[in-house]
Amino acid sequence: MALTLRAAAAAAAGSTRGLSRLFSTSFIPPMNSATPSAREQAEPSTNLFVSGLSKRTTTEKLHEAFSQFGEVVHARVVTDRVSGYSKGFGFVKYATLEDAAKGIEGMDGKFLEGWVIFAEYARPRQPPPPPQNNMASPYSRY
DNA sequence: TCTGAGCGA
Repeated sequence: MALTLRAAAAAAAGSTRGLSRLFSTSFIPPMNSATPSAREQAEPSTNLFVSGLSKRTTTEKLHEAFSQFGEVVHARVVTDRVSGYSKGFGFVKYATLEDAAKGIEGMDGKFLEGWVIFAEYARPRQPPPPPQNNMASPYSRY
């Protein structure tokens, strides 16, 4: 099965959670319960970050796949603005937190368009940039 | 048209 091999490769490359178990032989990290600045999973929200998508997976396909587990309010595959091609990840917004949880349970690690995808809570988006508009031009006042 | 481990116009 070529599909299985590719899936295993994708899973090995992508699942940091699973690999950490393999590497922890007898070594106990200093931070046992609290990881201050580590990349931990974002807190539950209705918004999901979906990665591992096929480059050919479209927004509607993403919407369709995640709709099986709850009411999808919004879905988007992130594409490059200049080329228009998928960046291989996207976002799915559910109506409720429960649906979002079910969506993760139902789709994380599953196949979509031949690729193993990963679904997790999306981080809150990047804070809006400060306005910084120059209302004072050299000629504005005199 | 393509990229691959990534958080969006």
